[in-house]
Amino acid sequence: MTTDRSRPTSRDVARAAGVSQAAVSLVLRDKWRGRVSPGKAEAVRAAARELGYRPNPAARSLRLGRTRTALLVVPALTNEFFARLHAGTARVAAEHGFGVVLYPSPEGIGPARDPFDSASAALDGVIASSMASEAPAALRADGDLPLVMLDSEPERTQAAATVNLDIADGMRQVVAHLLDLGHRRLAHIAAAVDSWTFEVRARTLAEAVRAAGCAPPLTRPSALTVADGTRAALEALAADPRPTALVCDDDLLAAGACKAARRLGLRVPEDVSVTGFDDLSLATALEPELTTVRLPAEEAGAAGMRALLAVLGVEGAGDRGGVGTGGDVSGGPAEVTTLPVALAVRGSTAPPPRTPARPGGR
Amino acid sequence: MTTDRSRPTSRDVARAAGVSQAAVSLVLRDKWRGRVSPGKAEAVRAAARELGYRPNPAARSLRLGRTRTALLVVPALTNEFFARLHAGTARVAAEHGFGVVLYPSPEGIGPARDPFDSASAALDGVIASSMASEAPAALRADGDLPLVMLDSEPERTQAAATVNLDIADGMRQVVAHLLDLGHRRLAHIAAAVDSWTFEVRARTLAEAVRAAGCAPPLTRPSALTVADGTRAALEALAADPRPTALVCDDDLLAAGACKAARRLGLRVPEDVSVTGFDDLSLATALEPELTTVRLPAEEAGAAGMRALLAVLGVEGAGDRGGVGTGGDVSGGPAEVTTLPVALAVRGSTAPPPRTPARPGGR
DNA sequence: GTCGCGAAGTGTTACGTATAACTGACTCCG
DNA sequence: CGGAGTCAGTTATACGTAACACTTCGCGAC
Repeated sequence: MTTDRSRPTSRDVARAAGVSQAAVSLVLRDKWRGRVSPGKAEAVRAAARELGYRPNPAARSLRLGRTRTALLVVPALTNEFFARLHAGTARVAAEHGFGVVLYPSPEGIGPARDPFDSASAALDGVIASSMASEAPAALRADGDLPLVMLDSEPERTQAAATVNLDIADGMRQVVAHLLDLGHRRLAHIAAAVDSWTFEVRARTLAEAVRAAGCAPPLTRPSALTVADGTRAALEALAADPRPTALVCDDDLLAAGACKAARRLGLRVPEDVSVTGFDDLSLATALEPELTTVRLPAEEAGAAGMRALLAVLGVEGAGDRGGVGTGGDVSGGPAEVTTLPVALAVRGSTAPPPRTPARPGGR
Repeated sequence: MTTDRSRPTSRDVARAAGVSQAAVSLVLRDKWRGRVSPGKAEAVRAAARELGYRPNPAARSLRLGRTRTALLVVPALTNEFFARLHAGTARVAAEHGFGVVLYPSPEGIGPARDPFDSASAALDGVIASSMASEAPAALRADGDLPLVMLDSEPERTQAAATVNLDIADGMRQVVAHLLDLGHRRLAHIAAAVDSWTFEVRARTLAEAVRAAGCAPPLTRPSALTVADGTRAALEALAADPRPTALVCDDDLLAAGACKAARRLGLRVPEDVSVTGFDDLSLATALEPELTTVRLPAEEAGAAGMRALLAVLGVEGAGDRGGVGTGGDVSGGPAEVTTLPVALAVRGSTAPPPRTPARPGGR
C-alpha cells in the first residue's frame, strides 16, 4: 500500500520499455552492437533511469559464478600502515567495479570463524599480508582461490603472485646513514612478530653491521606498540657501553624509543639517534621528526589488487596489455613485484656524541 | 579437467548422504526439529563435512532477499578514529554473521560512483558518519535502506537510529580543566569540516568560555592534518595578547599545535597548554603526552551496528528482546544513543605562565 | 474400520540475471 | 526467384538455495 517494498527488476524495466527482459540485460551491459535497435536501447535506458533500476548483485553473482569481491587479510586497520594498504586495494578495486572485504577483525573476540563461511560474501580472490597470522589459514581454508601475498617469501607460499617492499634495501639505507654519521654501536628494537618482513630487517641489519666491521647489534624484541617500544628501548639503553643509535622496526616502536631516551635524560638526536620504518603520519608529528624508511603502503595495496585482477583475467588490469597472456595462469612460477623504498632523513638522527666513554649523569 | 573446478552444492551433499536437497537445507540450518530423523541428519552433516560444502552466499542472498551485509560510510580509514569505528562495527557484525563493506575510498580518484551500483554487494543497511560528506548522498541513493547515523544531529536526518558521542560534555570538561588551571585566554584550533560534531565543539567551547566571563576564544579553522594544525596554531600564537591554551578539535591538530609552539620557542605545557580530542595512539606517543578527550570510537561503531541489527530485526541483537517490536519500524522517532566520554589529563596542560601580559587578571 | 495426526521425507517452484538457442523479416546476389 | 546472411528481437534455461505443498506411513482414538 505505502510504497513498492522491493526494488525494480530487469523484468520491470522490460515491461516499462516494451521489450523483453533479455533485451534489457543486453542493453544495460553495452552488449547490443547488432542485437537491439538504437531506439529501443534508448527506451530501455530511459526506463531504467526512470525506475531507478539497479541490477541485483546476488543474482548476477549466482549467474556468473563470480562476485567481483576480494578478501584482504591484514592484522588490524588501526595500524595506519594497513589502513593505507587497504586504501590502495580499495581504490584499484573500485576502479574495476570490485569490492574489498576485510577478514573479520582477528583481534576481536568470537570463535575465529574463517571468512569463507561468513554469510556475507563469496570471494573471487584473496590478498593476504604475511603479517596476519591468519594468512596461512585463509590460504588453506579454500580449495583454489587465487591468492596474492604481500611481503612474503615467494618460495614459501603457493601464491599466484607476490608483492614485496624492498625492506632489505631500506634497512641497508638506514645502516649506511647511521654509519656515515659515525655511529658504531647500534641497537635493534625488533618486532616480536613472526613474519618475513621482520626477519629480513633483522638479518639485513646484522649483515650490514658485520660488513662494516662493527659489533653485532644489541637486539630487544618488542610488541608493535609505543609502550612496548619504550620498554625495549629502556633495556637497550641500559647496556654498557650504551648504543648510540636505536634502529626500530617501525615508527610506533621508534616513538616509544624516543620516550625512553628522554625518560633517561638523553636528548634525541644529540645523545642518541632513532630510526623507524613505515613513515606513518606519526613520524612527522613527533619532535624531532623521525628519520624513517618510507614504505609505499598504498601503492603496495594497489599493486596487490592489480596482480589479483590480472590473475583473474579482468580486462584492463595491470600488466602487459592482458590480452595475450589470458587463459591458464597456473603454469608459470609466482610473479614477484618488489617496490622501492626510500629513507626519509629527518631530525631524529645526528652524529653520535663526542664524549666517547660514558656521558652518564648530567 | 584436473580437479573439480566448482565447489560442491547442496545437491552434491544430498546425493552423497542419500537424501533430497531440501533435507540438506533443513539440516544444515538447524530447522529439522521434527522433519528429519537424527540418523539422516548426522549423515548429512558428515557428507557436508566430507565434501567441504559451503553454502553459496549469492544463492542464499538471492533467495532470501537479504545479504547480511552493511555499508559503513566514513571519510578515511587512515584516520585512526575511523579505523577504530570500523573495528567496532566489524566485530559486532561478525558476531551476528554479518559483513561490513566500506564506501569506496572517497578520497580516491574515479567518478565518485555511489556504492549501490557497485557490483560487489547488495546491502541490508547503512551506517554513516556525519563526517563523511557522502553520507547524505548515501542516504538519498537508495529508496529505503535502514540508516544509522553516527555523530549527527537527530532532527536533521531520517535515520532509524543515531549513535552520538557526548562531545559537548567532553568540551565542557576540557574548558573546566583549563579554567581550573587558571587559563583565561583560549584559542580554538578548529576543524574546517562541515560536520555536526565540530559545530558542537565550537558552540560548546564558546558557551563555556562566555559562562566563565572570559573573552570569546580566538578561532582558527584548519584541515584535519598535523601540518595544517601547525599552520593554524602559528597564527593563533601570533595574536596579542597571546593565548595561553590551544584547544584543538582533534589529536592530529593538537600534535601540529605542539610543533608550532616549539617552533616559536614556547614550551608545552609551561608556556602554552594544548588539548586534543579522540585519544589516538598518537596522544601518548608525543612528548609531553597529550591531554585529550577520550572518545570510545570502537564502542560507537559497535553500538551503531547493534542499532542497525535491531532495526533489521536480527534476533539476539541489542535492545529489548526484539520479538515484540518487530515488523514496522517507520513509526517511532529515531532513537538516539549517547555514549559518555572522558577527559584524559596528561602532560600537555599546566597552569599558565606567571608573567601576566598585563596587570589585573588575578 | 477409519479418521486424524504427527513424523519423515520428497517434489517443485521462485528469487533476478545472463546467455544460448531460436524465430521472423528483410536484404543481397547468383 | 530462391536461399544465404544479417538484423532485431524473443523464449527458455540454469545458476544454488529456501520454503511451501504434498505424500507416505505408522499408530492411537473413536
